[in-house]
Order: sequence, then structure tokens, then C-alpha cells
Amino acid sequence: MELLEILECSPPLTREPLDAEQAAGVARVFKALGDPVRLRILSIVASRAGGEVCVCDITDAFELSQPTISHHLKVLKEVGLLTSERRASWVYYRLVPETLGELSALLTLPATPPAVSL
Amino acid sequence: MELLEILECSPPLTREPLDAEQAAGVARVFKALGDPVRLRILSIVASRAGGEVCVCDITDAFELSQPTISHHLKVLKEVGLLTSERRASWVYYRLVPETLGELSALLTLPATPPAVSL
DNA sequence: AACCTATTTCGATGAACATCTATACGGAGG
DNA sequence: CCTCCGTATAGATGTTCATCGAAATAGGTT
Repeated sequence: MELLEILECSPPLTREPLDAEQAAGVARVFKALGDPVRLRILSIVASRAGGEVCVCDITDAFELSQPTISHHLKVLKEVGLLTSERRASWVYYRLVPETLGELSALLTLPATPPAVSL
Repeated sequence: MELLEILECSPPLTREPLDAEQAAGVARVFKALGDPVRLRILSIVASRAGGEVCVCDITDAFELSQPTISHHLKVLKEVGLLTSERRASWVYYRLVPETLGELSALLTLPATPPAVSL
């Protein structure tokens, strides 16, 4: 059920085939990354020095309506890539590095790409 | 235009925000990964010992029509994750490790994950 | 050339999605 | 308490997408 658990249990794509359940979970996360706006939002949050970004800062970075940004943030939060915290009137979003790390590991190549070996 | 070039030019998400063009290119690849069937197909090809998989083998692994599998293979090929080669009556698909590696690098975390080490 | 099999393309359909406007919620300040 | 500001939710709309069945293409065989 927990997406992060599914990611942790899923072997790298190059090691063995995913079963249907693993694939369904992993696909949800990749689908969340499959939108240009969400990718940019994620990179804004992930690369921010303090680690936190206010929704208003994100909204300013796009020519999209505020509800649209809020929708994308919700999607990223639902798949475990972001968390949010309210302080006073503002909501701050943070990266969940574990999820990103698991995704990266999932796509990792075995060792040497070119040679044959065996 | 070339997706692999865009991936190569895109910094890790944790380093700096993606611009609109980079995000659009990267999103196309992640969108291709955002389907459970395609993820399983990719993992079947990527984890296969010889590196090659015949379409008929992939079709056997799913309860989907053969045209549907062909459609998914085309999507994976269009974003540069797979290549294909025809030999005799059969078409064999191979992983493009460079693309997968670039994606993995894109999601890489800066240095120390959360706790352990040093 | 006619044929068989494997694969791709075409056309259609129903579901999912990105986006918008309008509205609701939640805290801060008068 | 009422209002303002920032954010989230609801409802609506046009587009994209996964999937199927049917038809077209391509390579090898007889």
C-alpha cells in the first residue's frame, strides 16, 4: 500500500522483471513525474537551498492558475515525492529524498554498460 | 530534439531547476515509464541475460492483445529506452543503457542520504 | 507467385488527465 | 466578529491515452 515500501522492495529494472504489483506502484510514481510542470516543480523544491519552498513561490514561477499548481503539488505529495507543512498562512513543501533515491536505484545499471561479460 | 541529448544536458533535479524545454523532454521519458505494462516490458528486456527479447516472448508474458504490446514497445522505443532489430520473421528488442543511466543520474541525490555513513 | 506467420498500423471507444472558474477553508489582523 | 490573504477543493471541459478488433505490411517458405 505504501508506495515507498513498494519502491524499496522493487529490484532494479536491470536485475529481474517487476511483478504486476510492483509495476503498478512504481508506475504511479513515474506517472507523477511524467508531466513537465510537475517535473519543474519538483526540481524547484529539490534544488532549493533551505529545502523548503512556499506555494506562492512556485505559483509565481508558472503562468498557470493557482488551483492548477495546487493540483500538481497534491499529485507529487500523494506518490511520496513531497511533503508539506503549514506555518502561519503559508504552506511549505519539501522533497522526500528517500523516494527519489529509491527511484534512482531502480533505474541503476548493473556495472559496466558496454562489455559483454557473463 | 534528440531526447538523449536533452537528458544529457539536464542537471540532477536536486541541483537546479529544469527549464521548460528540459522538463518537456524529460517528462516524455517518465511518461513512458508511467504505465505498469511498459515498466514490466522494460524490466523484462533490461534483465534478460542475452540482452535481447523477441516480441512474441513479451506478448506471452501478458494477457493483452498483441497490437497493444506492439503499441507499448513503440512508445518505449520513441523515447529512446529501447531499440529494435528485425532478424528473419522476428523483431528483437534491446535496452538502451545510456538512456536509463541518464534518467538515474537525473534523480540522484547530492551526497549523503539521511543518516548513516561517515 | 501464392501462402503462412509475425508484427505493425488503423479506427473506435471509454477512462484518465490537465486546466480552468468558482467556491470553501484556515489563519492573521483590525 | 468580519475581512483579507494564501491555499485547497469542487465541478466542468477539452484532450490525451490504453485498449481492442480488423486490416495492412513484411520476411520466409513452398
